Amino acid sequence: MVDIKALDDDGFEKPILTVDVVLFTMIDGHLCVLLVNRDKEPCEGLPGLIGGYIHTNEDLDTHAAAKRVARNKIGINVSHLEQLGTFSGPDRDPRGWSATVTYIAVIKSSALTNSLRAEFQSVDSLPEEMAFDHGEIIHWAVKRIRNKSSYSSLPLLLMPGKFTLLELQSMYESLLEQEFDDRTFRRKILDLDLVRETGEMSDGKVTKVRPAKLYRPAGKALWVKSGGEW
Amino acid sequence: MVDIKALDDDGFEKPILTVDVVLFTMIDGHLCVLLVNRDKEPCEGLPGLIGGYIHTNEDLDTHAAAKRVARNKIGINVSHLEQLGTFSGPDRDPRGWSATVTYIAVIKSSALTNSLRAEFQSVDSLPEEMAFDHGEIIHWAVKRIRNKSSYSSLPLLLMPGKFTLLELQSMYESLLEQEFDDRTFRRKILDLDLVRETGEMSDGKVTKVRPAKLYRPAGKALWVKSGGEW
DNA sequence: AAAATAGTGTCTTTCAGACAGTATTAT
DNA sequence: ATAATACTGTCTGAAAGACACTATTTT
Repeated sequence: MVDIKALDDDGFEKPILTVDVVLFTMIDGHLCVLLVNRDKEPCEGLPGLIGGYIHTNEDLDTHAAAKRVARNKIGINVSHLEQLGTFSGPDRDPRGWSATVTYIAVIKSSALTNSLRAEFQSVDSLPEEMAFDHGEIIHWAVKRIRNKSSYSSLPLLLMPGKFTLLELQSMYESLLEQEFDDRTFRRKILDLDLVRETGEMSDGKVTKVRPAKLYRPAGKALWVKSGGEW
Repeated sequence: MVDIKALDDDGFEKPILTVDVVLFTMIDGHLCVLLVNRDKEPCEGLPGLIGGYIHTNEDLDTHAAAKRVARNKIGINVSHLEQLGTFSGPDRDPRGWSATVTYIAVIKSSALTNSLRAEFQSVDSLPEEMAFDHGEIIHWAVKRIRNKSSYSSLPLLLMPGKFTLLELQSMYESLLEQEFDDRTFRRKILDLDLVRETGEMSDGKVTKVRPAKLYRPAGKALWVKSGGEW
């Protein structure tokens, strides 16, 4: 293997370009990210984000590359994928000057297998040492997803197909780390027309009380409060 | 010149990585961007953003690269520089699969020479044809800067060192494309403590009326309404 | 009866915005 | 006097949030 350093037209070495995906899910009221232990250098053995090189023969852009990376890992398309930002520098990767275009992705835990769910870790107890600058990237991703939960219907993307309003409230409370008045919450969600009744009722576990109505997301579009975003 | 295509560790051709800067200023009430006519291929002769390759021997990250690109063009550091996003794809650059990390920059027109000012063009009358996907990039940049003007003190960065409150109001009105009540505007700005009196008064042109107080920005930090950003 | 869901009504508070009115400083 | 700046006060309406109250559905 010959070590040929590629140069650009101005004579500078070509930087390394990758994509990394911060894949979120909610497990037992804990916001979690998917971490994998790297099986090769650099940073072998350390936990890190899923990611990889651009496949210039098939990826139409970095968004598509991130989508591919996530799908290859979990077997299905993620519910949501948005660009977080690009992190770069000469020292973040020992192989040389590198840049990674990072994406935030979201998947409902009900769509995951048990073994996959086990690979997620709570953002409240992340490993001290992580590959590259992935700790910093996750820090910003968590900030973004928490903030976005406050002015959009992003939390709905983390809910299973059918759910009660109290379960949805718990999702918002977990993400925003604050409690809400159940009656005000109910009215707000219904007024915004974010969910639809399925006609079914919750049953099973608690049989001693009135069963709750089951709802589903009203549409597939992400609702964003005007003025938010950017 | 031998055409050696660089490969990454997985055997894929290395994408091209560049930075591009959308440099804004305000001239006569018009939001303007800096466009240069490209003097070499690809897209030779077409107007485009300022930008270039990463200099892996000196740039500490893409932010530093963007800062360098802007400084080399206008001779001074910009007042504000923030990442807009990364645009990519196999076809946006005829040389191959490419990605550009884009930045929004802001400079007050009072800091520019006349000849530099002449290179800016109003965002309301941009050329039909532009280099690469720079038209699309500018579209998003304008959207971002207009939106950000509504919840931050970014417009202050476009003001000269000393200005009257009415001049500041005009700046906001130009950016947000709406008019404000001058009395309400004055109170809002003063309540937010965004500006300081210089002690001086406007004079010169209009000598028939009461002179206005001259203000300066209160600090150098960008004020951002909580809940905005991200 | 007890417990939880479902739904309505009302009361604040806060905020932005519109606008009246007065004082001041120049020609 | 006139014209523009400077500044205060008040009123409105919208939105968010807290909370009381009632009804319903199950064991």
